[in-house]
Amino acid sequence: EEQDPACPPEPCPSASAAQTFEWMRVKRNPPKTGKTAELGLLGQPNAIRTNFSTKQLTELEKEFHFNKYLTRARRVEIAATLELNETQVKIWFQNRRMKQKKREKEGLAPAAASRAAK
Amino acid sequence: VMILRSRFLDARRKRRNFSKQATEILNEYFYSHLSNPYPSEEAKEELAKKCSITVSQVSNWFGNKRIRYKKNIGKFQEEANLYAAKTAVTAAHAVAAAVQNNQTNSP
DNA sequence: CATCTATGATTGATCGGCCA
DNA sequence: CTGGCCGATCAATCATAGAT
Repeated sequence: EEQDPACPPEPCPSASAAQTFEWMRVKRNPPKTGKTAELGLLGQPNAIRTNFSTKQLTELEKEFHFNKYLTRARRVEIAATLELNETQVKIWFQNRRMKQKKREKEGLAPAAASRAAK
Repeated sequence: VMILRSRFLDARRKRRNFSKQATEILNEYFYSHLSNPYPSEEAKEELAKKCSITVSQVSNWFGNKRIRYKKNIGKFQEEANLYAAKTAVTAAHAVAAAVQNNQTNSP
């Protein structure tokens, strides 16, 4: 029907040997941010996903409604107030913007039987 | 944990499993593109239409599928074989049809 | 009915590409 | 060359639907 322009289906009819493709080996580097709890062990690659507290999220959300984008000054201020890295605040806003964009897009065409584009 | 956090924000998680046929379509695509199961935006839109779900749901499905598949390839072996065979049959039919068509109107 | 597993959704953070 | 943003994805986790 609608095959990718340059990507034919798996040309491996013989048996079904589930090979190990590159995407299956992809590994993400552990987060550089976050707290290691300073357990004496320095340089420990803390691969822990920070859990933001309700208070932190509430503040971030409030700030987001004020400004979708942060200025360096505002970022520093918020990071200090919420005890987060500037990077974490920056990333939170980035993710928040994407989240909003996604919501807008989905909230504008749930019911669309548009058969006009064919 | 105990802090029954945001039953408000989590309320939307009243998910419903996708229909049997939707899962069928998604798995067919996944296993027929096992070397690179990353559908383009256009492909996602088409899959979404065929499955009667949103593009985001298609993205979620592939994201979960890829991670869970590579986390335990063995667990999906049976499923992989099943769909591999299915697409093989489909491909065979397509080829047969093509041959027919080619003979019918050969230049 | 309790318990274990399958699965859709959420989200902090990473990766590669783009640009001022 | 540098840093922020975008878009896509990862990876771990949440909460529920379904199987046992």
